Amino acid sequence: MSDAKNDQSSESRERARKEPGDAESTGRFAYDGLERVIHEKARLGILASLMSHPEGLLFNDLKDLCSLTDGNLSRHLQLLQESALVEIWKGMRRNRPQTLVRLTDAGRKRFAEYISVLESVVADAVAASVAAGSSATSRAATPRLPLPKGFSPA
Amino acid sequence: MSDAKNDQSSESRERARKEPGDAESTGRFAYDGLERVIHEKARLGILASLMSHPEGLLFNDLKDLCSLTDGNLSRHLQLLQESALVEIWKGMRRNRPQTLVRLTDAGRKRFAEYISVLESVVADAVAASVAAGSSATSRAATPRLPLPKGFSPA
DNA sequence: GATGTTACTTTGCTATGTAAAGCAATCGAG
DNA sequence: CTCGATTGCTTTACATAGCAAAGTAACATC
Repeated sequence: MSDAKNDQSSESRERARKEPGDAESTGRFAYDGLERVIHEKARLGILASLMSHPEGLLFNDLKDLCSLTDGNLSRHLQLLQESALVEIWKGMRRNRPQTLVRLTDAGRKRFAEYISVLESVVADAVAASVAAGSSATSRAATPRLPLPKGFSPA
Repeated sequence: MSDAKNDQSSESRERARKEPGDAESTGRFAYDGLERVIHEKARLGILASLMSHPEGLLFNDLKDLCSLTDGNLSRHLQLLQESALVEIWKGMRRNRPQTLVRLTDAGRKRFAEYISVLESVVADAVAASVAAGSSATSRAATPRLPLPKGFSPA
């Protein structure tokens, strides 16, 4: 990965292609912390449900809470288990098989980390909304922004 | 499929399989509002970037901000455009093609709605964490919860 | 005019979410 | 005791979709 700064020597000949003091830090909106395993509607719901039910949830309750189909839930649980986010226990209640799902400690932790990234996403969005709403900023009072000249539709 | 309520008569004999006053409302954690088009790491980043830059962003700036590859960004922009979330303008700057991307008004709106759902996800998670931390609740002080008897590992 | 750079687009592979079908155990009716 | 229905999941199959790598086009440079 070496020193990215040095590449500038061969590039910043006659045009500073990126104002040095620019607030646009690279990767600012990459949201690296959004783990694929967690960042998925269904799984997000499952994990949230389990957070609210530390004692665990039965397959069917989970299914209802997240409005998932059987197969769907089954699949996602597999994945979550393989990722060590949940633990799955099999038992019998009223002569029927019953599956109990619980967050692992690691799962709780990783979910918490994920959520903290989500919070920053929300914070970014809110900040942007506020900025857009204020008067002196770029968007100002104009309902539609004029385009930089020389641009035409897609 | 008839009347689901009536099925209860044949079921709620000796076990109310779902306490009527139960807080577990069906679909509580379904998070329906998490639009597929928006709920995607890369696209989420793109939209967040654009929220913070109402005047629009150039292809390459967007690429850097979101740490995406060219192809990747191109593909996502297509999708976002097809969903009418962004508008894309082609132009020439310094004898090079330049693509400017901006949120549409609809895009801004739908993103805001999405974000409000995200906020509720975060709220749920925080609420759960708080509940778990308190003393009198189910998790209490035990580091590991005992399993309901009759359950064995996956 | 050949090589390189910038700025994207297109293509192809792979992974994944989702619906539909499958399976095993039990229950209830006749 | 056999038959069909129900419960509680699992497995399979497919269509989407993300992602990387290759491709294209316009200019710039040597």
